[in-house]
Amino acid sequence: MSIPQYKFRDKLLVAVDCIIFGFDGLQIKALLVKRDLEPGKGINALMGGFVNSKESVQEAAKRVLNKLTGLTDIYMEQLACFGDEERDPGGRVISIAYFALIKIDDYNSDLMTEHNSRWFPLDALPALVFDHANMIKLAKERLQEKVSTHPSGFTLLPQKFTLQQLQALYEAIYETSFDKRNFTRKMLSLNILKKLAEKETVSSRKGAFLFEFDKKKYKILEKEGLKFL
Amino acid sequence: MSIPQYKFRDKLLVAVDCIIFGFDGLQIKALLVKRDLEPGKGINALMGGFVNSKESVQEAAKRVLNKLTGLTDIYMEQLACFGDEERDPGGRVISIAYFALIKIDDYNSDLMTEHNSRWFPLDALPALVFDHANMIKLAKERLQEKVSTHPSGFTLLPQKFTLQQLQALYEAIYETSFDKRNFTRKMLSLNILKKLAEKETVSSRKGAFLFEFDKKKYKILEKEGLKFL
DNA sequence: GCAAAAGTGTTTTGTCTACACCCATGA
DNA sequence: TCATGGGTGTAGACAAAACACTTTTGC
Repeated sequence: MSIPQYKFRDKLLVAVDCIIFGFDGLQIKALLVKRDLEPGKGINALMGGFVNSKESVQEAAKRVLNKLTGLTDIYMEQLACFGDEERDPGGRVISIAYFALIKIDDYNSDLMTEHNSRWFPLDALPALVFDHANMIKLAKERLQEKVSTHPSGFTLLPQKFTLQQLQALYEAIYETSFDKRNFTRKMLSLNILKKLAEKETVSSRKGAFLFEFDKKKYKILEKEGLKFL
Repeated sequence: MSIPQYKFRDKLLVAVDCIIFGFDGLQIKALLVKRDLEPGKGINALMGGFVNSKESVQEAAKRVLNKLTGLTDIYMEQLACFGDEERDPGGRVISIAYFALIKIDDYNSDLMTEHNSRWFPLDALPALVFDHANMIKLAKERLQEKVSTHPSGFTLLPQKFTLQQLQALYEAIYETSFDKRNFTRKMLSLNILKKLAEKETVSSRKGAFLFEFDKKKYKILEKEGLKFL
């Protein structure tokens, strides 16, 4: 089939940029790299790359994420398209931003030196190229919305976690603090946490029970629409 | 400044597609056109167009919307990027979908004949080209989320409206029905409606008071975060 | 006078908030 | 025995849900 109708249309460079969030137990952090090409070479930036014509935009995002983290099966979600004409002084490039949540421990220091990457707390971000600061800002807002109705936050925690770790996570995301009793009650009442027999004994003498996210229970409850906080 | 680093990257066709919603008093409807170029010529489709290299993606969406409706200042919001490799059999085209809300009466029949366009209720959509049905599905979900925390829904109503029209709108969006007393109380308690002296007397003998959305009051309350339904 | 839509209150239920003490343990 | 974080219950405020009758008016 001939497609003369598309022939004389402008083609644009299409990039993906990934906002990768991690949680260290206290703060939400974003993973940034030193940009390795002009313009803006050496400046802090989100990990990104161009979309090839032989892959979907989503595949490109996965590829970029995998390259940086070595991980497959990353929790990832499309954020938005950033399409201002002048956003990249190097040329007309539109960028599809994705945000991803990973366990900070999955990301080891070999990878950090290899990619010249670093975790930055959200309240102490360095100067960033182009519109990447806006991307992170939007991603942070989206993260807040997301975890209020979805269990995505668990992706930021280790498999087994204590209630206090979970609370610290939500407090970091919302930049606020919650009453421990109310928080515990709310989370347990959702019926999506499996209490384990094990205790975590590093951070306290008494030891705190570990929990796991119960995916099966969640799947059943999902359609009704849970409200986390 | 030279930018050798971007030189050998693939460039893609970038399109925008607009999901335009209207409300006729009973149903939410989407405005569709007969596609006027191959592939898929003559099939129902969202109004769309290609992004030129000299305009932002958002400007392209506005341009497309304006071309179809003649309106400027349309309520419009980016939905998502649809980037599958094979989504358009005519070539590698990624599309940024926007959704827009307009007053159905602003869209007159001259425009409909000119663009070969028609309103379709969401539960009776015709076959659509490419992934446009997915776009509409996603837009519908986004509309529901949006009107639950934002007064965007008012853009679908005439300037002056009755409480029953407002309720009918929310019922159409959520595909459910609400108790009239609870609905009225809730809406009035938000303090963003201005009750007018006028009555609407077409649809009932008694006549129902007309209301207006009070933008000023809303702006003040906005930051606290309203919850509509 | 009757049909048709407008308008209006109360009770019950559940959810959110605020708040403080005892427990278990290792050092 | 003491310092540290773990774990738990209750009362009051508020919001949501359920529920039905009277009013106005044009015909």
